[in-house]
Order: sequence, then C-alpha cells, then structure tokens
Amino acid sequence: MSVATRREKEKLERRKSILIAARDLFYEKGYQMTTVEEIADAADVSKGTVYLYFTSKDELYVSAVLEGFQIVDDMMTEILATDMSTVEKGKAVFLAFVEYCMKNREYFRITQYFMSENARKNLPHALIESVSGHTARLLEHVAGLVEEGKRNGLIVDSLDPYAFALITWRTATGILDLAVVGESVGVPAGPYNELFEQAIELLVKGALK
Amino acid sequence: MSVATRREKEKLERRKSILIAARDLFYEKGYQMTTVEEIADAADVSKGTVYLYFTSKDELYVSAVLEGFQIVDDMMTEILATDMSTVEKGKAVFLAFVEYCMKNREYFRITQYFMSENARKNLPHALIESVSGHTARLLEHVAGLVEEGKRNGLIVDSLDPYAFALITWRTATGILDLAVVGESVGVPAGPYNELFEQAIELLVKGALK
DNA sequence: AGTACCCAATGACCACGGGTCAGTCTATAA
DNA sequence: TTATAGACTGACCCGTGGTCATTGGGTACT
Repeated sequence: MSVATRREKEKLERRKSILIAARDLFYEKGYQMTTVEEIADAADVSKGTVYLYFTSKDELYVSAVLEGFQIVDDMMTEILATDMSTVEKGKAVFLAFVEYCMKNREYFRITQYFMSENARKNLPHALIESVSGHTARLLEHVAGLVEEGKRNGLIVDSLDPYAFALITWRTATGILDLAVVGESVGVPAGPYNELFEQAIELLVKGALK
Repeated sequence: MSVATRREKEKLERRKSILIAARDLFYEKGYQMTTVEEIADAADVSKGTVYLYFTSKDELYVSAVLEGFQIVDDMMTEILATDMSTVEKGKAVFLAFVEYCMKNREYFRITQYFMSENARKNLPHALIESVSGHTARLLEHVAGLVEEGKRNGLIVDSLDPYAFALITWRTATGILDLAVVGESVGVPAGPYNELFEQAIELLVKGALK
C-alpha cells in the first residue's frame, strides 16, 4: 500500500470518528445544544480539524444522521416485497416510517430541518441529492401502492397516486412533529401509536372505493 | 389624568411601537434574519429599551405575531355560524385555516415554533396560555363539527372527535410546512391549493359512514 | 428658583458559539 | 540531516442575544 493510499485511508478514519462523535452528541442533546467544540473534544481533535473535514455544522449534522435514510428505505422495500394485501402493505409502510421516526428523533428532525431555506442554501449538492432522492423514493413506494390498488379496482379512480403519497407523508410528519417535541401545546401526551393508526385508517378509507 | 396613569399610557405606547416594528421586520425577514438591534432601530429606541419591555427575542417574536390568533379564531367562528352543512363547514374551516397560514407565514411559523422545547422553556406563562388556548379552541371547533355529524348519523360512530380534529390539524400543518418553506426536497412546487382540497376530501370521506 | 428624587432610556459591555488561518508538528523523501 | 508536504492546532474574529451602571429629563417638595 502506497503512502498516498494509506493517508487517504487515515483521513477517512478521522472523518468517520468525527462523524460518530457528532452523531452520538446530536442524538443525545439535539442540534442546538451540541457545540462544534464538544464534537471536536469527543473525537479527540481540535475544532479546526472538524472544519477540515466538514464545511459547516449543518453539513456535519446532516452527514451524521444520514445513515437512517438507508434504514428506512430498506424497511419499506422489505415490506413491499411481502405478500400482504395492498392495503396492509400501505398501512405497514406508514407505521414503519412513523415508528422509526419516533425512535430516532434526530433522524426525523433532519428530514424536517432539510426543508428550511437555511439548510438548502449552505449544503453541498451531494447531500441535498441524497435527501431529495430518499424522499422521492419514499413517495414512490406509496404512490406505487396506490397504483397497485387502482389496478385491482380497490381505489377511487380519480385519486392521484402522487398526491395521496404526499398527503399521507405530510400527515405522518405533521403528527410526528407534535409527538417528537413532546406533549406541548396542551395537547394530551396521549397514545400516539393509536393516533397514527387512526390517521392511516382514515386516509386509506378515504382512498378506497 | 394623574401623572402615574399618563406614564402608564406612554409605556403602553412604547411597547406597542416596538411590537409593530418587530412584527413588520419578522414578517419581512423571518425570525433568524431579524436582529434585536434592527428592531430597536426601527422603533427608534436602543436595544436596552427593547429588553425593558420584553424579556427575550422569543417573547417579542411571539407577542408580535399573536394578533393572527384572534383573526383565525374569528374566521372559524364565522364559518361555524353559517347554515352550511356540517361537511361543508368542516371543509371551509380547514381551508380557511390553511389559506390564512399560506398568506401569513410568520404566523404559521409561530404556531410551529411554539412546539419546540426551546420556546416553552423561556416564555412567560401568559403567552403559553394564549397559544395553548388558541390551539385548543381550534381543535374544539373541529371536534364539535364531528359530534354534530355523528348526531346527524353522517359519521362513523367509532370515530373519536378529538382524534379526528388532531389528525386533520396535523395534516394541514404537515402540508403547510412543505408549502411554506418553498418547493424544497424535489417535490414539485405544484398547486398546493389543490393538494389541501384533496387532503380534506380524503379525511372527510374517511370519516363519513 | 433651587434641590432632591425617580425611573425610563441608553449604549458600552459580556458571553458564547460558529467559523478562520497563520503557524506548528510529523512523517516521508532526498 | 535536511527539505517538503500537508495534517493539525488553538488563538482569534465576529455577530448576536442579553445585561447593567450611568445618564438625563421631568416631577414634587421647600
């Protein structure tokens, strides 16, 4: 192994260790409460070094939580491959997404954060592509199910698959927003699981003939 | 008029002028992009004076945008008082809320922001009460409609009015989040009005017998 | 009129956190 | 042994939210 390749490898190691330190801190304390200095300390490097590998705290944040995207995608693909009915699959996909987000708040926050003007201005293209692609796939999964349902004559003909996917996705994120930030707003902390089930039930019933 | 009362009045004037300057700037440039210094300048006072009337930028923000709450409440009350059918009223309430939020992004951002850990920690009780109360009324309006629908035998008996209200509300905010922050995420900027209509259509159909 | 006093208003100042960069240190190459 | 590359450092910069000792102008009392 040449010196150059070894150096390359070491750099990847460094990068990774910073990423891991960052991810742990973000998951533990959230974005706002985590300082770049802390991340540097946890990764046993100086703050300057962090900026050698990442251009901003934002980029670091998104990069650190990115792995969740693949996990969600895999879960969905797995569900779609089963021999459940179309409707069952739809509900399962919805609930799997929701459950993952409930268990990994920072992952969810990323997907939300990503839509702020802020995020999209200062983030490298590759990251934006990555998140956009993930969202698009997520929507396509659901839209695909709607089309399947229409072929089987289960679903109202006038329903636009993509619109349904969008609405369903945003219903999920809307309730998640409420759930993830805690009881808040005087809304009873209540059994969110139940709420999610009722939501997808409503939407599915609305889509069926 | 005693000196004391005149002083009192002048203080209210000051407070109000700061509030107006703040509101204008927040609506124009958003929360992050507006500095307290700018607000002070616009209100022809010093930064210190701003903190004489408000304890934090957060409180100032919420206070400045608060008037929107009454407006939304009035719109809803007005709709509920008409002789439209229950279903019509439900759709109208949903769309009125959505339309107001689309036209007053900062108002919407407030309602969203209010759910962050951050906001609830450092805000005076009175403000929290105010926002909580507003949200609660909003939900009660919708829940009331569901009950009306159930009495008329239009709506599925098993449907929990409060749950339906919550889900509908969060569907609205979920899509709004997407719409208000711009096209983002590769989702076509598209005709959001249409999306909102399809959403409430789906939810209502899901609720009907 | 003169003086004491009150209190709103001020703006210099602080703390803190994201981001920078001139300089150092180390490992390889000559 | 020395020269070079480039990874790493941490003191420093700057913007911004928030503070507080000081000021100034109006009021009331003598």
